[in-house]
Amino acid sequence: MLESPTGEPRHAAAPPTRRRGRELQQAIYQAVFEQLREVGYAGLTMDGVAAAARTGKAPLYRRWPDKEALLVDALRDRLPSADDIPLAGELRSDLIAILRFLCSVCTICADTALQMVKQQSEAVHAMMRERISEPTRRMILETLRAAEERGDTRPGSATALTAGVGPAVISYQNLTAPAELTDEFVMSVVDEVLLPMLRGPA
Amino acid sequence: MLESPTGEPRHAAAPPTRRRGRELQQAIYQAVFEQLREVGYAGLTMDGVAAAARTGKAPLYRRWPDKEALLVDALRDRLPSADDIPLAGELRSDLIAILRFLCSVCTICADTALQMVKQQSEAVHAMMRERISEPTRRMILETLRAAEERGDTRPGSATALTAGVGPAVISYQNLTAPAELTDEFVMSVVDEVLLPMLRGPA
DNA sequence: GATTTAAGAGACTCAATAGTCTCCTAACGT
DNA sequence: ACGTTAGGAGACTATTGAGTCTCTTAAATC
Repeated sequence: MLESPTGEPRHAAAPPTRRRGRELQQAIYQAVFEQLREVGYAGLTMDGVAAAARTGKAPLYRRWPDKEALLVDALRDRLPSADDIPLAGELRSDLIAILRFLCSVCTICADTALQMVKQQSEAVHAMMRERISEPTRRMILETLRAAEERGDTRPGSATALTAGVGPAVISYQNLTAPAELTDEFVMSVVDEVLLPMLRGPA
Repeated sequence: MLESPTGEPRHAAAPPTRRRGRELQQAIYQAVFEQLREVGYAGLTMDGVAAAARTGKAPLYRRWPDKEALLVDALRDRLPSADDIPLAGELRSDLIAILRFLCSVCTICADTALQMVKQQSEAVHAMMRERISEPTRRMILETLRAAEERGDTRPGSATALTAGVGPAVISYQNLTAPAELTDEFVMSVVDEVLLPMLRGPA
């Protein structure tokens, strides 16, 4: 080594700071997403994550038993919660709120080449189902039922099938053209697809 | 070796038949799908395919430059063609026909843990888009336009957005509950989602 | 300050697998 | 029948990456 007349044996670049606990954990999560974005799920390696987080593999394996567990925790940490969706009890605005939430989830996923993950890993998929899919489905169905009772929509319009249409269109858009997953898109889904469907002739 | 007093040096099981050309190619394609079903895309190996096809790796690499190329060809060989969809020029029955086609594609995919593939491999994804997604989207949009001109549906109902709803619902179902991707499901999508949407109030 | 905990770095082992190559011979064409 | 082509089997190489382990030392605790 050429530099550092002081007593630093290795690489001079790293400042002599050493992260611990929660701070390190967050850096690791961030590194996971960085890697996912750069090399995709197929290319995700523990060495890569460790390097991106500027740490070693030991701290990774001290926290998580394997790659999949790390991934699930990283995702869980970053995803928004369906509980935070602000519902007003009014059909149109509630539909918009729920679909917006799904968009934000999709955006995080698209950001990080993450659809792959959902398919690849059963553990990740289960977590997504529990935290995202099921709660939103339930909420939408309740919204539709309330609207139907109020007479806002045609009788018989609130079904599991119609409740799934919004999420279906959003996730399909996410798969085929993630760039156009905008708020205007959400609006037109509600106004041109969902409301006509719910009010149109049976 | 204990058996075969005749001059068979190795394994006695294989009959002395040796496939060639097209016959062998089909056996290989079948082996690919067998493997996909058994071990999934992540677990797909050339050795595995060769073994399942009861052949060696040389014939594989003589035909395809790498794993991805083999996969794309196997898929292309098995997928139905959008050109074969029988259209009658009538809204409801045409929608049903197109969605049925998508279902058959989805079923083949679900059969073989193949959604993964679409995500994983850009080449496969491009092929699916060209052969499946684009043609069906185009056909649906034309069907909707014709119906609108005929006055079968409300003015302004035939858009890229509404044309995407059917495929969206089908592929979403395929992702979340592939077992329920039945013909009854197709019917209810058309009757409870698409027709109300196309005829309901703007 | 002394003690304890765990971070940073990376060497190491072990298994899997892509792709190449070789050998032998069955099937096909003439 | 003979010669040519390509199939079946599998050895071999080289790479990659998961998970383990060790060593040193920074940070937290008391």
